[in-house]
Amino acid sequence: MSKAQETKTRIIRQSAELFNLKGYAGSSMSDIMQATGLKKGGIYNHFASKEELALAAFDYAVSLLTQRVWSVVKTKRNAIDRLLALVSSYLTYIDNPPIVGGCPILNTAIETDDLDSPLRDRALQAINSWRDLIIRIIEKGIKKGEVRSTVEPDTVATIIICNIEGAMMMSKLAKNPIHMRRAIAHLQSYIKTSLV
Amino acid sequence: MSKAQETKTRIIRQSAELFNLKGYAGSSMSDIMQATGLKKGGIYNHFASKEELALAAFDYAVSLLTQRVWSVVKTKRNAIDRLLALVSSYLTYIDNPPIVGGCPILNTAIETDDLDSPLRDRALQAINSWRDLIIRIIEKGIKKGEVRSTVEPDTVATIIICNIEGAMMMSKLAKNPIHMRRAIAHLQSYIKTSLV
DNA sequence: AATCAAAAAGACCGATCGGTCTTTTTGATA
DNA sequence: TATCAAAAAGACCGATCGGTCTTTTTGATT
Repeated sequence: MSKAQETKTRIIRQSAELFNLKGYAGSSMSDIMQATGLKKGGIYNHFASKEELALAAFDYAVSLLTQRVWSVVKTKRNAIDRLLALVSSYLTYIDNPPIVGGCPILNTAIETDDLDSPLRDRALQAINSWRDLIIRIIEKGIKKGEVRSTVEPDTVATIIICNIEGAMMMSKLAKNPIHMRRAIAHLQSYIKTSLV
Repeated sequence: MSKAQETKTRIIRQSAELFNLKGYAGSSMSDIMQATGLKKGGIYNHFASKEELALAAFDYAVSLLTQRVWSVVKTKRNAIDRLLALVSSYLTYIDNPPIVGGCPILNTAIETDDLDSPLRDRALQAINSWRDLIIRIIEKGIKKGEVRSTVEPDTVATIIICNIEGAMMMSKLAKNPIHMRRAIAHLQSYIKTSLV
């Protein structure tokens, strides 16, 4: 990777942390200059606007989540095991997060959901990718007889995601991982008793 | 109520909507001037700073939530009925919200959870009041034999709140009340089967 | 109706906002 | 190692930020 490319990815990595901690409106270009150690010219040489940088940073942050989830899901072959692994992977999120500042999807969704912005579109896209992952796992599980055929994949996806995201908010606000642990325990029992 | 008091409460009401729609960092004093039809002097005559106004606006927004929830909970005497009523009250939240822009607790929690600010303290306080309400309902239910004595009130509170808040995020982002409906249906079955 | 404190308007403040443009520096290529 | 396009620095821009202060207007009290 060329020196310039290294600089660009470093800007993305460091501004992704900033945006995830302080939000899009809460992070100024001055903040980003300070975080990267670059001046305006150095940043705007790689990105046309703050928004373009925010989009690149969001995509990068989501890729960190995706990597972590997929790295544990792919080790399982059974649908139930896959869902349990997916859910359990968030046990480590509070104390050892893939990116500081909480879930970038949740953060971006809350900040942009009443706007009409590219950032909002990306957040929706990210949620839908997550839903699709869960839905595909369940559909395959139904075909293979591992999951009851009466289970609605779409409904299960909603329940899993909203428990994890809601627990993320509660544990971050209370500075206590107990809420995330409770939500995960709840989902584990839900998966074991409602899907088979 | 004097004319001045009416003006002050009008500022609070209108800025509460603004803050809940665009966030604290995303709402400028100019926005508030436009929303209220007042100039700077008229606003700063009632509030010392933007933050002081934001705190008053947050308290007001939370009072709207509290009123709605309590108005349905207080009509029931049985613990299970109270919890079912509480949960079901969020069915109307998406299409007929007590305040536009989603849940002010969720919005404020996400915006401030990595900061050290009075606004963050208020959000935590609001979540804890909500948890306390649920916990007290369950504790009384256990005493009266309406709820199994092995049920952990704290855990149930976490599960109810994180389902509702997570579903709020999903339904607002997808512009589809289906996620809230699914979460509520899930909680209803959870309450009926796990608590009795 | 006159009074006068309080409410609101409006001019004004320095700082910072996102962004542009010119100049200097750097690093890949010949 | 000389070259030169690209990367970064740094000065600069108008607009807007949150907030202050003086002046004008308003409305409750006498």
